[in-house]
Amino acid sequence: MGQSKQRSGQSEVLKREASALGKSYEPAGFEQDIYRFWSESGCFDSAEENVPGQESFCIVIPPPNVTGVLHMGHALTNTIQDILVRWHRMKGDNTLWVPGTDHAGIATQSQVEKQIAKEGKGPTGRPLTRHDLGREKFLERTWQWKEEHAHIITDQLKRLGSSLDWKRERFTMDEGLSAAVREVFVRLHEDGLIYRGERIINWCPRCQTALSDLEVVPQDRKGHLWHLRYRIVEADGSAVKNPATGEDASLVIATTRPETLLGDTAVAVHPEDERWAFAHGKFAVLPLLGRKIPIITDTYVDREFGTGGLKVTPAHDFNDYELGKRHDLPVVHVMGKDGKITAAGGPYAGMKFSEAREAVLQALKESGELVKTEDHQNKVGLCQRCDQVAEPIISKQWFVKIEPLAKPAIAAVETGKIEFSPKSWEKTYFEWMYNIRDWCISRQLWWGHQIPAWYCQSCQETTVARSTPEKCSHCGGAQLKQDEDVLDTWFSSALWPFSTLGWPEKTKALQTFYPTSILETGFDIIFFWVARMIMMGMHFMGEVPFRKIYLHAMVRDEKGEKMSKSKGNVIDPLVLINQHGADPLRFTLAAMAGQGRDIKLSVDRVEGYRAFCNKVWNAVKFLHLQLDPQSAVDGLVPNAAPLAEPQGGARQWLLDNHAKLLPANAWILSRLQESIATVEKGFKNFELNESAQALYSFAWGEVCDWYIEFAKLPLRAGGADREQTLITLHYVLEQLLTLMHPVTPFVTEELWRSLPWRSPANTPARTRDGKPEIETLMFQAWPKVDSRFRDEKAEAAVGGLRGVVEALRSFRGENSLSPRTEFAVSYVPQNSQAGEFMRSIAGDVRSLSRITSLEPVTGAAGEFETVIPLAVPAVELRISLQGLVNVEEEQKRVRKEMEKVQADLSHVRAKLSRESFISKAPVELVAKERENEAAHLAKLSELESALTRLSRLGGGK
RNA sequence: GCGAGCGUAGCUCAGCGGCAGAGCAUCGCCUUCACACGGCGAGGGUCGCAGGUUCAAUCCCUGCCGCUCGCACCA
Repeated sequence: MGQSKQRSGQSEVLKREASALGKSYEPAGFEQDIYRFWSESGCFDSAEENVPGQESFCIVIPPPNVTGVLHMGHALTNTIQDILVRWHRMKGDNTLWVPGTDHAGIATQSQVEKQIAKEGKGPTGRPLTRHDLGREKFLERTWQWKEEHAHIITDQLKRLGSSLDWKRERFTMDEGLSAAVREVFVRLHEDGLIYRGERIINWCPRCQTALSDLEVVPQDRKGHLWHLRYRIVEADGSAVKNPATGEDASLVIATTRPETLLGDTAVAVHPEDERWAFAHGKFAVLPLLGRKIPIITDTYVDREFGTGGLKVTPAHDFNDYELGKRHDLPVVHVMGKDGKITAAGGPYAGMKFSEAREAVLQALKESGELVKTEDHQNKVGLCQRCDQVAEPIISKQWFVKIEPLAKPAIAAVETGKIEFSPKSWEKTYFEWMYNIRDWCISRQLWWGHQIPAWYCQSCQETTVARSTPEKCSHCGGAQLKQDEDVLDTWFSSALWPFSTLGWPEKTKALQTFYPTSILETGFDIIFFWVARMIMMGMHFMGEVPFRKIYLHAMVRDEKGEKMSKSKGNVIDPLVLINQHGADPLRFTLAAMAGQGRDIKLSVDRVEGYRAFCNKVWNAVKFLHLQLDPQSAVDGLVPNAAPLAEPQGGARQWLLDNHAKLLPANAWILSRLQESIATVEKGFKNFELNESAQALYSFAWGEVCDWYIEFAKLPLRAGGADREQTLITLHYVLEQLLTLMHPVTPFVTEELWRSLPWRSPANTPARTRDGKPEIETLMFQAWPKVDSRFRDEKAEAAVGGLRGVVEALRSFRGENSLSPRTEFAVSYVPQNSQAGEFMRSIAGDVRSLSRITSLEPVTGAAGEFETVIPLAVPAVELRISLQGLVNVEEEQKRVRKEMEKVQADLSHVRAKLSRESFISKAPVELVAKERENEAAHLAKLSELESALTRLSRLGGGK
C-alpha cells in the first residue's frame, strides 16, 4: 500500500528518466497505468493493410457473454491468446486481436426477467414477467441492462493485460453483425439449407423454448423401471391365447416414464423374436385408457431387454419418433409446452408431468397392470441453462439442413487446411460431424436476432428477406407478420470470424485478416461453436475461418473439481490480480497450460510466481545499483565514472568484443541463446508451459543464482572487467525482459522503462503510418538466436566452476558450518589441464564459497585432511578438519558419499558385465561407461583413505 | 458399448529409449553488501499392475486395474 503512494507521480515514469525502482515488486502500483498508456498510445491497433513483406496475424476472441464476469476459464484463454498476440506483434507481424461480446440469448434474458420479477407484482398477484411489459419494452430494458453491464467483462480483460484492438470491438447484436446474420439466414434459405418444419425437438418447459440437441445435457439419475402389462387382442378386441401357456396373452413392457403411455400409439417387438411371433399383426390394449394400438415389428427393439417388448410414444421420444415415421404411426401429443398434460391425456389432462406420473402409477397399481417396480439407473436430459428436465416434443421450428454444410467442413480438417491441437480432438470432431443432425435454430425468446421471416395474413405464405418487406412475395398482400422467434445465440457466433471483420461488406480487414491465424478456445464448445464456424466460414467465405485450433484444458480447483458457485470453490481471477498482480496469474496459467490435462489451479502456485516477478525485479534493481555511482554500496568501485552506452548498442559491442569476454559473461550470453531457442519453440508449438519453464529457470536458476554472483567480482574490480560485465548484464536483462514480455507484460514493461540503454524498437508496427514512435517494450524486436554468442568453452568452464562451488557448499551444509566460518582448501589436480583450470577459477571460488585460499598441493593427504573427489574438474579437494568440524559428522558425510559412489559403480559394472551390452550398444556409450567405472573406482579409493584418517581422528575424540 | 485422455516425490505437474526432474510443502544452517516474495544444504519415488520388443524401458507394444471427459444408448 505504501508503494502506491511512493509511485503517485506514475505518469512521470512514462518518460525517459533516471529511475528509482521500488524496494520490491508491487504490481498494484503500475499495472493499470501501464495499460492505460498502451491503450492511449495506440499500441494495440492493427493496420488494415500489411506493409510490404509483412505477415498478418489475427485471432478473434471467443466472445464472452456480454453480462458475464471474468472467471478462470476466461483468464486462461485470454492469457494464452494475449501471449501469442504479443509474441507475433514483437516479431513484426501486423497483429489483430478482435475483441467483442456475445448477447447470450437465454442467459441475458433470464437475468433481466429476474430483475423484473423482483420489481413488482403482475395483475394476478404473481411476479411480473416479460409478457407484462411487452416485447418492445422488455427489449428496451434488456438493451439498457446490456449497456450497464457490458463494460464489466471488458474492463476485466483489460486488468488481465489483454492487448485487444479495442477500436474493433464488436457485439453480436450490433448493427453490422445483425446485418450479417440476416444475410446468412436469407442466403441459406435461398439455398434450401434453412427450412421450417414440424419435428421432434427438445423443449425446456421452464425456459419455454426449443433447444438444440447440444443444449440438452444428459444426467444420470436414480429412477425406477416399471413393468406394465399390455393385453394382446385381435382387431375385434377378443383375447389372443399365448400358444406357450394357453392362457390369455399379454405383453409386459418396462418403462422409465410411465406417464408417456398416454401417448403410446404402438407396441413393438423384434421381428425374429420367437416368443412374440404369434402376436405379429395383433393389437395391444393400452392400460388405463383402453385404447387399442397395433403390435408392430422392428429390428430396433432389443430382444434382451425385459421381455422384449417396447412401447412406442412417437410424440415424446426421439427413437420412437423415428419408429413412428417408419411405421406411419399416429402421433398423440400428451405433454404440452407448458409442462402439463394435454387434453389428449384424458383424465390426466392439466396435471404437471411429475403429478401425472404419480397418478398413472397409482391407477396402474389399482388396476393390477403394474406388474413390477425395479430400481434403475437412467438418464434424463437437462436444459443446459436452467437444469430442468427438458422434454422431447413435436413442434414447428426453423432448422438448418446441416449435412451439405458439414461436408466441406469435414474436408477442411481432413485435408489439413485446419489443424487441431491437440490432434486427438479431430476424432471427436469427425465423430460428431459424420453423425450430425439438423440444427434447430429458432428459440422462443425475445432477446436475440428476430427471425427475418414474415407470414402473409392473406395467403399464409412465408417471405424471407434482409429487411422488413412491404408486401408478401407470393400474393402481394400487405398484411405481414414477422416470426416472433429469435435465432439460437450460436447462430450469430458461428459467423464471428468474418462478421467481425465487416462481412458482408468486402472490407480491407477481411482481405488482410481472413482466414484468421488461430482459434484458441475450450474443447467444451467444439460442437457449439468451432464446428459451426468452420461450416459457415466454408460456405460463405469459401475458405476456412482459421488455420489452427488450439484447445486448452479445463480450469479446475486445486482438488480437481469443477469450479462452481454452488460448490463455493470458485477462485476469482480479479481477486488474484488485486492480491498478486496480473503477471503472476498469467505466468501460472501459462506454466500450467500443458495440453491434455485438466488444470488444477492453486493459489500457492500464483504466490510462487509472484516471488518470481519479485526476483526479476530485484535483478534489475541490482543493475541499477551497479550503474549508479551515487547509490554505490559497499564493495562497489568508489567514484566509478558513469558508464556511457556503448556505441552501436550493447549487442554490437558484445559481438565485437566477444573474444575478450570473461568466461562468466560469455557463459551467460551463451545460455541466453539456449533460452531464446526454447522459449521460441514453446510459443511456436503451443507448449507455453515449456516457454514458461525456460524463462523461469533461466531467469532464476542461471541469471540470478549464478550470473549475478559471478558478476560481483569483476564489478568490484572496476576497469575493463567492470565495463564488459555491466554491458553484458544490461544486455542479458533487457533480452530477458523482452523474452518474458508476452507472458508477463506489466512487470517487464515497468522494468524495461527503467533501463538506461533501451534498444531502439524496430518492428514495422512501430513506425507504420507515420505514427509517432512509441517507446514501449511491446514493440521491441523479438530476440533471435545468434550462434556467434554460443560458447561451449565458456559453458564447460562455468560448469566446472559450479562443480567446485557446489561441492564446497555441500560440505558446508552437511557439516552445518555457518557461512561465516572460513577455511582453507587445497586441491590435487589429476592432470595439467585440471591444474590450469583450477588456477583460473581460484578467485571466483574464493569469492563464491567464502574460503580463505585455494592452492594446489602434491603428495599424500595430511592426517587432518578430508577429501572431496570431483570428476569435473578432475581434482581432489582437500580440507583440513583441524578446529573446523565435528569429525563424526564428516565421517557420516564421507560414508554417505561412498555409498552413492558404490551404488553407481555396481550399476555401471552390471552393465559392463553383460556381453550383449559390450557388443550391441553404441561404442561411444561403452567407452563412456568404462570411463565412469574408472572414475568411480578412483573416487572410492580417495574416499576410503579419507575415512581411514577420519576414524583415527575420531577414535581420539 | 464406442472414442479420447490420465495414473511419475506428501501436493501440483514436466520428462517419454541410455543411471528419475521442477515448483510448492518438509527438515537443517544463514537476516552475507539485488532480493527473507531471499540464500545454501538435505531428505523423499521398485515412474498403476502384468507380460512383450530391445544390449538397455518411466518412455515403445499388448493385456489388465483405477480415475476423468466426450458420443451413443438398455426403453
